[in-house]
Amino acid sequence: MSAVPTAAVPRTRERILDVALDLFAEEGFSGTTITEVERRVGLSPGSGSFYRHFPSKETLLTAAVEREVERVRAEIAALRAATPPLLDDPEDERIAGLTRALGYIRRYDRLLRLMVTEGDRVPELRQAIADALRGPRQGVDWAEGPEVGLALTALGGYHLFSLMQGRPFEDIPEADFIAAVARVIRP
Amino acid sequence: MSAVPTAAVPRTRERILDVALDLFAEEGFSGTTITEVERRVGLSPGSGSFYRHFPSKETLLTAAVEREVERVRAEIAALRAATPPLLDDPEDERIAGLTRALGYIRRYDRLLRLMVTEGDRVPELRQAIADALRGPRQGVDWAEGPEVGLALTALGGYHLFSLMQGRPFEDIPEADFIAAVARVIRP
DNA sequence: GTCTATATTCCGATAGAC
DNA sequence: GTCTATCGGAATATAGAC
Repeated sequence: MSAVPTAAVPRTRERILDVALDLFAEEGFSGTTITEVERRVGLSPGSGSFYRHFPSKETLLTAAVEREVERVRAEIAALRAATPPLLDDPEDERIAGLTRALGYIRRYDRLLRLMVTEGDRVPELRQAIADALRGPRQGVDWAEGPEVGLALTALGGYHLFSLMQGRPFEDIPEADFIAAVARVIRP
Repeated sequence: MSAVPTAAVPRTRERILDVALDLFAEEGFSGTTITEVERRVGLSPGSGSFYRHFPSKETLLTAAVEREVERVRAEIAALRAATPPLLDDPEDERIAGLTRALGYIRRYDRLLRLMVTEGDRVPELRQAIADALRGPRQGVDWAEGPEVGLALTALGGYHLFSLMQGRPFEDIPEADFIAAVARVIRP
């Protein structure tokens, strides 16, 4: 084994993956240019320096998505492990759970956007992300009752409609919406 | 006035708008090429024949969205006018209403996708679509109760998650999901 | 591992004949 | 209103020096 160099500066490859995920999510695959990736990373724009790290733009998309899927899984798993103790009031507990769930959905935001924009073009991508979303929880368990599925779709719709309009859905504050979900949907 | 020619064959300009909306929704703005538009319309691909009908690609996007907004508004207004009479059972009536609402959301599908992909880039576009979505109904009226807002977000989340995964959300049949919403959300 | 330089292809848009 | 032909620019990707 060689001595661990442990670069203090983030490796170029990692920085490429960082900016690539942002760009793909915001501009789409065809709207993202390798030149812009190089510029944001600090490489000379228009030079092919990117290609010393990845063989093609398609490969970059796959790698960026795979890394992000793993990151989000790990983050959410850590958050679940550190979940605060149950609250006394059951409705307060439901509100806390829904607030955490909305946070998870927000954390998935860039992957959700990529599923909309590139889902058709890269089916394997869609499958990888879909599996990852199903992974960390034990499934929605629709058969055991619709509460979890309804809460998830309501929060997802609230998030995605807000994303589309560029402001909170119908200007409803997050806390108000969550409180309404907690009030209506009871196990 | 001249005699009405009333072309039996759809006018080229209209066919361009048809295929452009599909392409923009599926491939995004930058993923859509004028050459492909020309090919699908029946014009010589790569020729600039498209530019005899529109001055630029940007103009095409705006025109396609505006026409679709008007079309969807008119269609949904007509559907509302032809809404069948109230059913005797209130839960059956709620199910019928939710089924119609999901149909409206599906009809908006291409515009919803465009709001996700091009909302940031063309703010005026987002505003136009958002206004149109708010127009046909009297607003969600969150202050008057959360039922409508919750039903809309739940149906929207169900639709959009299904869109992302390429199959019904959690493989829950549409009728089952709607029945669950109707059961849980009561005015 | 980054640079300059470039090959090649593709795209948006224009000019002019018919 | 559609065609052929083409301009100018941008994008992916490669070659080779340092």
